[in-house]
Amino acid sequence: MSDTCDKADKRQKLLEVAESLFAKHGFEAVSVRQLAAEADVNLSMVSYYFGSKDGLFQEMIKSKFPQTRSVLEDLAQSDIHPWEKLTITIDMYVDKFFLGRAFHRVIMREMSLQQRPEHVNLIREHMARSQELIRGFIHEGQKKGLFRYVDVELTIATLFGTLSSAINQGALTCSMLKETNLEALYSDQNRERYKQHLKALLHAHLMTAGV
Amino acid sequence: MSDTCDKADKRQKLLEVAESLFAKHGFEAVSVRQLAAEADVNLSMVSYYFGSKDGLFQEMIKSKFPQTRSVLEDLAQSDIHPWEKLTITIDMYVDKFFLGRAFHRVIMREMSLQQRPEHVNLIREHMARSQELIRGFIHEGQKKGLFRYVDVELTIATLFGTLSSAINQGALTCSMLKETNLEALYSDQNRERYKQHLKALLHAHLMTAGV
DNA sequence: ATAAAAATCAAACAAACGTTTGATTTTTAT
DNA sequence: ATAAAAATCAAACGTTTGTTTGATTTTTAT
Repeated sequence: MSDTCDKADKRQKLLEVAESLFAKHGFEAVSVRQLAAEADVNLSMVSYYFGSKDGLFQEMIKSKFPQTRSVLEDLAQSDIHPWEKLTITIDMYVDKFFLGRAFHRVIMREMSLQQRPEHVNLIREHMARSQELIRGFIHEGQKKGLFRYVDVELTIATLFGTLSSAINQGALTCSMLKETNLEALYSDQNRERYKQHLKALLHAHLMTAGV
Repeated sequence: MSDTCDKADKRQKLLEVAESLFAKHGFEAVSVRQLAAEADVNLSMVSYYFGSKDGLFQEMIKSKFPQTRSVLEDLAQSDIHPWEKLTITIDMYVDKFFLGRAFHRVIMREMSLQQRPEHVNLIREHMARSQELIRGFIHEGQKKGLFRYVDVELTIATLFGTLSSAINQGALTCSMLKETNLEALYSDQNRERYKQHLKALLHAHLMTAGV
């Protein structure tokens, strides 16, 4: 007849709380006491489970890092039009960033701070491999004469930069889109708006005139 | 025959050190003792000059906030082609972000954290007014039939998002551009590359076929 | 049922934090 | 020259930090 915890999912609770609090306030600003209180566990359990506050953070990153690469790998081996591969990729990443914005705020801040090289490398390698696949889509389109010979790397940087800013500079994006509520920025409606914009943008940029 | 300080420019030194250290490690991670040591002043001078660590931060923001709006206002009243207004704007902002990347890292992180609403509002209002002027450039081009009727707000979000990511997710951008050294990412060469990419991207996106 | 193992907890730890104090030196003004 | 004001400093302040300890409860396995 316990309150909430069935068994050893206090560990899981800590990971969830960590994602939420780190996203909201940043790693340094969240104390172990806050984490323990929010997860309704004893202070010392953080060290007991994860070794340290830093260990908890790393575990959270690893456990939450989404498995999107398999989708991209399937796309890479598919026979569909390269442009369709890109539209599917765009749809996927808009959803991924918007719906998992708490997590993405955390990992983007880790990248920005560059304080913990292990985290930076972990995140970088993971994202770099995904971006390599996207690069393949564009190169394929270029070889087939379907895409223009644009700056592929910076085109991908623009895709991720647009999404990253929507998540990290929410207050600024909010005022630009004339949204009063900050969370309204991430509504289904705006998610569709971002998808449409990114497709229109990359379509104009990539597609050769003839097609 | 003093070492470095002529008089009361220890205050200025503190502001410079603050920008550098806050950009490198984040506000919370930098201690007053670090700041004082790096600026070669006594620990207590931070409170003496700025009231508190937070006061130093705010002063740094206010003193460093660049004056780019006047350039945009001049452009707005000029008679040149709307597309030229945009190319000038792009050149200006690429330089602004790349050369002043330490400062931009700090303010973008403040936006991302949303912990200190005063800072968020100060930064948001400043940037929003600049972006309003850019909106005007695009609207002008649209009214004159020179630009397509794209999603103006998200187009601007893409411009700033691309630059913001180059500054904040440097490690990721670095590995994508195959740059070994992180600071080499911000070379003159790559600055030109970003300018070219953004112009090509927005040109394809905005310009009507006929021109 | 019982003993070993794992999990949980309150309490205390040393270290680092931002800030304040009060004495001392330097500058300014008469 | 001298007294008031400003600037500087070492030292200590009270908190809060992440982590550890050692006792206690709960679980597991025999």
